[in-house]
Amino acid sequence: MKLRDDWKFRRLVHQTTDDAILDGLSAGGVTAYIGFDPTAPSLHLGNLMQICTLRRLQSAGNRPIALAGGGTGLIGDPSFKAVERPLLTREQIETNLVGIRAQLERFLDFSPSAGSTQALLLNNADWLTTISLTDFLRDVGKHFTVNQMIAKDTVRSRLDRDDVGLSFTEFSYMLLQAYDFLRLNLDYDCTLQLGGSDQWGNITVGAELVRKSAGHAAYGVTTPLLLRGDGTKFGKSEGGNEHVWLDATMTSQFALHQFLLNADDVMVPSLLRFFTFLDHDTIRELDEATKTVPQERRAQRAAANAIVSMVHGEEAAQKAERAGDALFGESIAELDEATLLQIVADAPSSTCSRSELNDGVDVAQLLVRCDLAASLSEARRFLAQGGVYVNNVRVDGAEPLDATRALHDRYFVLRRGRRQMHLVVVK
RNA sequence: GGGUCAGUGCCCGAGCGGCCAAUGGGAUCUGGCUGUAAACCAGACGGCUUUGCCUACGGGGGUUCAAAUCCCUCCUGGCCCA
Repeated sequence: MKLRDDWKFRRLVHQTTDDAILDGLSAGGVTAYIGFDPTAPSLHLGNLMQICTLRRLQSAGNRPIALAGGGTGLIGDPSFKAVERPLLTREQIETNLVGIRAQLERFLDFSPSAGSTQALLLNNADWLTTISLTDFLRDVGKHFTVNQMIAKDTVRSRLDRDDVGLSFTEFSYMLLQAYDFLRLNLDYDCTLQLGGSDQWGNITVGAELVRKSAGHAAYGVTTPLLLRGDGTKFGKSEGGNEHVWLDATMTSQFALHQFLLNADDVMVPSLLRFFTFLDHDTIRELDEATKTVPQERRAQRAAANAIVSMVHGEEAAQKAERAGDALFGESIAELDEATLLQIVADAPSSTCSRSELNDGVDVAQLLVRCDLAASLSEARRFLAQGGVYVNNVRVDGAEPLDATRALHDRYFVLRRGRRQMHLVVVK
């Protein structure tokens, strides 16, 4: 299977500067890069698509470069962002890069044995923080007119607003990213930049710089953004705007699995194509299953298992699936202690003393203590609305909790709403 | 630097001396229906010792019995002029 055909099937290509580059990738031997923002100590589900793209490149015989934006992260990309982002400190970025590096190593082959396809992880701080301002303005700035820069969609959307401005710092971002491409081209013979479709403007500026400054061929390819039905970016948890992280301490394995399992039917075909390496026949079968027996959610399960396996390992995927089945299937009161603990292993937990329990514990206060409610008022609201469960049984909070309700004499599984869990252990 | 307009709850956005914890929309949350979906319906959506009280309408100060609403000043942003 040629990369070109595979990507076409997976609908991975949104725009290209020249379709011929797809044949180049199919043949192998191309060096290509994708940038990652080091804004957090972990990559998130949104980044995973680009990581997969790099992996696909590598297995087709190309050399992938993951470029950590340690330098550009000091500036902040304004593309389609409503307001300027707070600038990160160098220390924060350094810390974040450590975590990101470790994660990338799970997906790409960085070992020398990979030969000409050995993946590289570079940090653009290495060159962006050392180039002099005058050199930058002469070598990079000279190639672009402000006229064309302000014509970019990414910038124009901000210029058109009448409540916020666009700082010069942000405005210059696209030139910094362009310089990345030039450096990578000169130092690593990199001829292709990939990214999400929101990066199109930045990518074309970079390719243009390489052509003008170095006189080399340079290409750009963007992948579609995965959007939810409401048009917002996929990859934020249902509980607000939190990212779904790849780091298990930030988003538990169970939570990641549940998130994917709950994906809308309309999203699943894209999930399977963008985020998994399942073969085409399997994906077609799963598409069909979503149409004929949607309630079984085979495609969601396949996607969840494949992705959790890839990120955290197969065992983690199986555990997460079993935990979900038990939790949403049978009554948890009948489960034996070991199984119960396994199910709630990912949920946050806290303790409660035996004497406290003997006095009776107010459920509303307990909710606040367990971070299931932000305030007592909110806790009371949840109780009044029937959104609180103890051991999977709805409670109204009128009666305090006592020892008779404990599972195995010492556990309470506290739940708010559909799936906000907390384990209370009696000590 | 000058002029001018603006800054309201998570976001947008009304209000322009008392009836304002502040209309409306979106987001979010909870419940119902379902497939642990979507859509739809209902309710909630500052805090608390919850028929009441406290803290809030960019910051600080002032006028008034009473201010998100008036005045002064500072900060931040847009536009125009230099």
